Amino acid sequence: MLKKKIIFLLGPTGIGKSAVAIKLAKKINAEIISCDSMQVYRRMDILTSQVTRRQKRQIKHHLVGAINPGQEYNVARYRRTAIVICDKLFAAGKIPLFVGGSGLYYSVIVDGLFAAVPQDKIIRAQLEKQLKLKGNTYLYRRLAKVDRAAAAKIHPHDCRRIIRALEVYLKTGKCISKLQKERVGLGSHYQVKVFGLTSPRQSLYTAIDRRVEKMFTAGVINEVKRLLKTKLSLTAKYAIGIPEVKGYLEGKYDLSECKRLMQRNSRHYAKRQLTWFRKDTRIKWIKVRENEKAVQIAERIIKNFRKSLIS
RNA sequence: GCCGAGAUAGCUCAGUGGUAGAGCGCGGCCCUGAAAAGGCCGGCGUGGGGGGUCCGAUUCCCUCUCUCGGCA
Repeated sequence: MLKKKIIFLLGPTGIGKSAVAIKLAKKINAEIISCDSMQVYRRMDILTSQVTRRQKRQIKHHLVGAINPGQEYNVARYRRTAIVICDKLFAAGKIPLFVGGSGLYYSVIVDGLFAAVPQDKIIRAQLEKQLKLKGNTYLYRRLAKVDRAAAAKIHPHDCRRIIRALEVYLKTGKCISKLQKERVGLGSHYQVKVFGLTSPRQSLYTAIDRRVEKMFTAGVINEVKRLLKTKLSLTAKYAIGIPEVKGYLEGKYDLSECKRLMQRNSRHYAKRQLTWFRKDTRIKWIKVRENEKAVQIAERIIKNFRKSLIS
């Protein structure tokens, strides 16, 4: 029996994935599963450029605006729910079309996640405390003693990863560096097709700047004001735009500086996304042309990859 | 036209008689339970043009061009 097919449409922020995805989904009988760590959150429509209600009516979107911004969300949760949705779609005879720009979320679906070692609040809190009191070098040395391989891979300044590695070790007595080798993803069970949208850096940046500009006329400031009144999850509160607007609201700088920061940080983010995707040889790149419409791009994808999409 | 200040990295500017730095921007990279997060690396640039002094000038002198401010 033929392996079931899942399709990914990846690319940097602001390149126009969402619109292309809708056109593509219509043509190949697919439903869209978001592959975006921030679009899962509700009440962040403007901030994360979520698809509109109208667009959602055209094609079913999963994991967009699905949970409250106060709830913690992470790769593991994403993987679990996304796989369930995937199976439902298969049962309904539909193709899952993953769309987004979160490289790790993509990788966690296709390449897998290592054996379940969830976060541990108590251990975390202890490690965070040690970090504050004794500094990163102390934690790094501690890690080097128990898991040399992990320490060799992690930079001494990268506290986030040092803490996670230690957390895994303290909880299980096993090295994260060993566990990481045991990941199994969907890539082996399913037929995975990956497409990536690209465009020249300069036009991407112009598009990003423009998108941020539009956020302001659409009312990001108010959206963020509303969000800041509630408790935000660790992930959600670092969505590009929230810290920047917060600084503005606190009077640290004016509106134009706030906008400038959001544009710059979005550009930096796009750059990091490109770095992540670049090395992935599974991705078939689609060069988006200047002023090319979403339908045209979708049609081009179908025309050039008919076999892998339909068969 | 005269007087003054300046012309150094994409931008803003610092500094030095022995061929230059910073911030921002930008580029490259890492990434397995916060990932729109977090971390690492990257600066040879006709020192505005020409001439002079000097062993040696980006640094001193002259001159030209341009920019800014003031006076007419």
